Amino acid sequence: MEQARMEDSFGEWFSRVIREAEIMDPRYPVKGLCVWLPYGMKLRNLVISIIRRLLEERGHHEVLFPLLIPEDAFNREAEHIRGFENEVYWVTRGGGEELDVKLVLRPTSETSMYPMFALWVRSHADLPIKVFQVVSVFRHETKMTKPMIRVREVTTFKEAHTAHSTREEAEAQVREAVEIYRKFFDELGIPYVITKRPEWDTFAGAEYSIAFDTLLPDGKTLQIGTVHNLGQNFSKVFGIEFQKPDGGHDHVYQTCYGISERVIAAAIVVHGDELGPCLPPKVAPIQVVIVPIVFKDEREPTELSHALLQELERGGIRAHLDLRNLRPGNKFYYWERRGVPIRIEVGPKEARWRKVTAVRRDTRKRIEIPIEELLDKIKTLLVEMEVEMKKRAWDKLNERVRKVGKLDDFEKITGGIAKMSLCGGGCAREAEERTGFKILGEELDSKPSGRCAVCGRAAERTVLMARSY
RNA sequence: GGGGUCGUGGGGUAGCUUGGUCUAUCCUUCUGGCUUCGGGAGCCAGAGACCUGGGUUCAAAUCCCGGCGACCCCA
Repeated sequence: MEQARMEDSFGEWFSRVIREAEIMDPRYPVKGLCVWLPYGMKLRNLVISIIRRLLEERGHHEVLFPLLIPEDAFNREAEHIRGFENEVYWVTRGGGEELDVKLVLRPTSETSMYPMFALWVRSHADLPIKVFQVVSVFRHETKMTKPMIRVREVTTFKEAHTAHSTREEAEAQVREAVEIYRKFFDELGIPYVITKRPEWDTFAGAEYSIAFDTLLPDGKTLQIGTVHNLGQNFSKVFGIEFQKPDGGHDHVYQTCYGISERVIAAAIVVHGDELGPCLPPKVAPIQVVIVPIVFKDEREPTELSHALLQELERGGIRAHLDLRNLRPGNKFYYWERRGVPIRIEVGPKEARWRKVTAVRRDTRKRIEIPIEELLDKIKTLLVEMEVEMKKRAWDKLNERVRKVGKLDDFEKITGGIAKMSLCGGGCAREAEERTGFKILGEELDSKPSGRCAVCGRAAERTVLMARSY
């Protein structure tokens, strides 16, 4: 029942929530650009710290490349230009002077990084290169923009780039990237499907692309991560060459993969309810908020609250004590709208009985915790919430992935993800035309079985279809 | 890419059709004070708006055109 309104008007829900939760202010006077507010920035930084840790654990090193790319570097890879030329911003003037070499604001950093790779790589011993950066990228989107979901400045692009001495190694890197991204989304409890994108939807300049999509309440999918095998397409045009142990030369084999702030949108949305977000405990800027309930002259609740705050902070919990002169009910709503996972109420009763009342944001269940057990119980509760939130989000997604045996059965599905078998022929286009859904891609590692949902011949692939953002 | 709707205090709105007491409505928010505090308290006082540029007109929030911005539908 609560979900209904979220499903009907997801766009409205989302912009209301990010504003009320003080995550972003979308009113910046340039289309497609938004302001990260302090609370949102903390959330963003916590999310970044997870992916940073995961990448570094697997031997990636953080770097920072310039925002501006010279025209000739940008124009070197033909497919890549074709993919981006219609949406890049140009810097053509410095002060009053026209620039001799026009510059683009990076829409992604291949053409910024790879000329440098060419300088860095001499021998096979210089490989592999595994670097990443977290930066803004700019794309002049012509379609309707939406905070965090379709923007002209992607402010939190976490892009990794690798170079290897063999095709096999690059292939293995693609697999490693997929595993890293799985872990990343798992830590945030965001459910996903993984597909190999069809050729028309492959990254500009890549041999193939693998993508993660999640499902939003309105039934449309949202691409939240991509992994690309670039083969030697870029290394050949940028001259990234190395000497092999046997003395011969070869161009490097490359991969790149990236995740934008859409992952933050997903974290807000997939765990949200009518009131707003329930932030995953791992990234919630405030994990526990303490609300003292103070009657006239009583001082115990406030004093006890201070002591509890200290204990939680010492235990590594991100806690906050709300001492504002507002009534408790008002504070409850305030923190629920900000997605704080746990609220602790400390009133005269708690002070007297040496226990506190904890309330979960996701289920709104009340739990009594003896004060001496507080830290342990809160830690356990945060982990429990994380596990349950993840499970609920996955259940919600799985409910909306439906197997379609024959295309004629399709009419029943209004949103979500359709899974069907197809032959190797041209039935994909017919499936798209008759359903209005687009093919996300072939399910990763799926083994085709049964018959083509369109023509009935033996199936050669399993595809996922959906309406997408 | 094609089509449509719409811009009024920080947020949400009334007014626009038929231009004129609009000195712009209501709710919320915010500020100061009193009083309160177990799910958005109450009272008093106060703050705050016609997106932008041009045009029509004696007169524009209201009508016309451009720009910027927001939202929706279709491909």
